[in-house]
Amino acid sequence: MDRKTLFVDVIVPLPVKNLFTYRVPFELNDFVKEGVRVIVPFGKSKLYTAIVVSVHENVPQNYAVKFIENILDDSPIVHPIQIKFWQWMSLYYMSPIGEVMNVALPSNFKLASETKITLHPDYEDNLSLLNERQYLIFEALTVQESLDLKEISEIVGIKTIQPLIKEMIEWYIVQTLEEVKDKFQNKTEKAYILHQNYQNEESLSEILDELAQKHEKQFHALLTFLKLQNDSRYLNPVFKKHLSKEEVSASSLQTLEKREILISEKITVSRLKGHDKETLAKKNLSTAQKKSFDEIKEAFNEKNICLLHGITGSGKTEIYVELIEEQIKLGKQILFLLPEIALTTQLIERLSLYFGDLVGVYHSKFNQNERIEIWHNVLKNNPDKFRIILGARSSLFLPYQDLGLIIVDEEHETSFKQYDPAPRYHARDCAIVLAQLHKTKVLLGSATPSFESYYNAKQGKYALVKLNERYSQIELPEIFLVDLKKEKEADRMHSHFSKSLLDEVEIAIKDNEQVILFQNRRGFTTVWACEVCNNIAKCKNCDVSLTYHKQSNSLKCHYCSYVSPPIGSCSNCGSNRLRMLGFGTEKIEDELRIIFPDYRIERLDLDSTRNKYAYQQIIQDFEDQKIHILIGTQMISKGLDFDNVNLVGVLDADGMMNRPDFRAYERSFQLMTQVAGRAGRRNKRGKVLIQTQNTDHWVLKKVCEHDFISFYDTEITERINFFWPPYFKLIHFSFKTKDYYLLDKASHFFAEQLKEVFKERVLGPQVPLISRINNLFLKQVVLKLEKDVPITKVRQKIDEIIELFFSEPTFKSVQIAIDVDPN
DNA sequence: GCTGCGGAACGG
DNA sequence: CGTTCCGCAGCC
Repeated sequence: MDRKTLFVDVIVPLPVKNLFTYRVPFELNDFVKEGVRVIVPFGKSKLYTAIVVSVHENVPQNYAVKFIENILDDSPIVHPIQIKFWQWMSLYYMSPIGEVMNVALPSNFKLASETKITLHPDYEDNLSLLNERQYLIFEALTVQESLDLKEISEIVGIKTIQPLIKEMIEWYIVQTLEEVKDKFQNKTEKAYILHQNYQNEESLSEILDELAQKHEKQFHALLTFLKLQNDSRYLNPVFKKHLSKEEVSASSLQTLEKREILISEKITVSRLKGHDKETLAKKNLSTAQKKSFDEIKEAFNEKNICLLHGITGSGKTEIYVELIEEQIKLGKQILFLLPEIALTTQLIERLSLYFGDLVGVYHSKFNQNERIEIWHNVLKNNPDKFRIILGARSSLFLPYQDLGLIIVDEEHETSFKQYDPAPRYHARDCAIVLAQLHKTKVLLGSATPSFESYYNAKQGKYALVKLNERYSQIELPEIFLVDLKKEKEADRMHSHFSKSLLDEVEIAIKDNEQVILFQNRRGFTTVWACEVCNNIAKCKNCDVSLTYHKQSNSLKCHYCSYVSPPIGSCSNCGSNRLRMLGFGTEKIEDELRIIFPDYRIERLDLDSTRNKYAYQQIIQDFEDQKIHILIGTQMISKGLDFDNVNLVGVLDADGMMNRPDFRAYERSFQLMTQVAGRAGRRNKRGKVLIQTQNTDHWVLKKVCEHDFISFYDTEITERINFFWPPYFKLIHFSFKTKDYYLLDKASHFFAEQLKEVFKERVLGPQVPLISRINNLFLKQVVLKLEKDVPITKVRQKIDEIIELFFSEPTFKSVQIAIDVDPN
């Protein structure tokens, strides 16, 4: 008997550093494999879903090893490449591998136990012996079979319930159980098949005759059923919903079922909507597109990464489609990454038209069960479905095994960077690593490339392909600057709108065109200010001003959950002369409604689009030309094409450019160029008006000239002179704790330690823009590193410093968040 | 992440 | 002085 004693190293879905080792019970020896999920006991009583990273026979020496409880999968649900990818992410972004696993796996893959309290079966109601709290719990348990710890805590009104429960367990009043539930469930739909007795023509026509005479409704139902069943052997199930469509009532079906003519069954169906089968032939590439396409292909012979710099409206998508098709023919999978916000139906529909069911969509609007279905489809590497994954950053984690190409569209978008929760990863950069692991190619596309990518391209690290011609042959929009100083002097301002802009809006709408007005997030808020002392109402937990929300008539903090009713008097001087101050999209919407009472005006931003489909609806209405003027934040600059928009207005260019961030110009250039790209109809050159106090600003000149390259060349010298990215690499350390004095000491200590190793590359500690969130004070230390420093060595040094830091007992309550390559 | 521990803080 | 709160270490 070779009964081997096997052990597994697993990743637990928690922010803990190491892998953990468990023993495999003999009966499961044949079933453990790398990449399967197992249930393991962890800590005192909890059960978690862990992923097996390796199977071995090395007996752990320093601790008593526990057994795995169960194996959840017959075959691996993650591939070795994925595990390597997770490990790289964990290392590079300095985040525990368990946290990487947490963002990588759809949450319904992760079953965790929940401690439930139930009445002990042997307990006899001996109520007199119970004290008040015990009685409360007992009473609750007679109503509800089981309670979790949180509920109990609420019932008795105290936080520390452990001793209480421990006692009740000892007295055999209650017991605990760890409940592990698989949250994933197949979706089923009701369908009918013919009862065996009627699966032949004779008895079938007999019963039909009978029904035809007396039971018209049932007769109709059965006939419809037979028509839809369409099978000479009577074996096809027919879905109830299809029958209902043909006017078959539920009650007649019920009767047929009762009479054992039909039998109902639940059939597992996919949650994922199929596309209409008909697919469209691809458009032919223009000469310019074809040229770029050929250049990309040639570039891929030498380099793994290619940056496609194509101006707005140049038709990058058609080039992507061509490249995707090539990979499809080779039988490969394709990952098409987009910023979340650009994943509108527009692009999905467009790709689906060409590729039908080969397109799979994966983003945050998908619920957990849908995600698991996509996961399984990718895992199966099914040749007819989901060869092309169109998704937001989380689609990096799907179990590809035969990836042929990764496309990152709008690669400059900052939303590719995840911030909360950790790991703080950048999807574009991760895509490049993932491609390396799969030995495949990456195409980055943008009209306004990030400085990082453009720098790499210029350095020769990436190939660079340009597409300077618009698909429609229509010129890029004409961009005009509106001088707000002059307008003000001439008394031509209507609050935030210049007369010049309003006139253009009026003309456009008279011409039956639509208008987009852009207001950046900065200055988005409406605050409550005191007219006497200029004091602004602030959150009591955070160093942030409260934002007025008209819909709820309340002041809200965007950083914690603090809400306050509108205040009557100034907290500083007591004056009751308060006024609203601000420049939010909500306010702009109101003002514009007053100016143009007859036009339909809508607003697209985070507030108006809280609910899942509101965003979709507004875009649809705008497309259908039910809306005259659309006001929005960055959201409107992403991947939307409207046929009837000719005029775009940028309300406040200065607010964007004056931000205290070394990337402010880069972002401003990108945003303005992207929104400008929304202007212009098929047959008419678009017009863009940018309102500014500073018409001489060099960045605005470059925007007007549509000259990214010269903008880049000027701006990059700043970056080089001041050691900013892309020339240098940044790592942010932020420190958070309740005690300001401790924070100061701790952050200084950390910075000093860093300086010993990294010298003048360390900046800070400095107080960030927002210095307090949720009653925790914040400080920041920045590390600037030469691009070519070996990251593993840096990481090692940082790890040592962190260890040293936390070996100081007083610093233990300080939280450190690390952000590698911050936005 | 959760848990159980020990010491601090709180209240009568 | 008892009870509750809070920070901390360890989890295989």
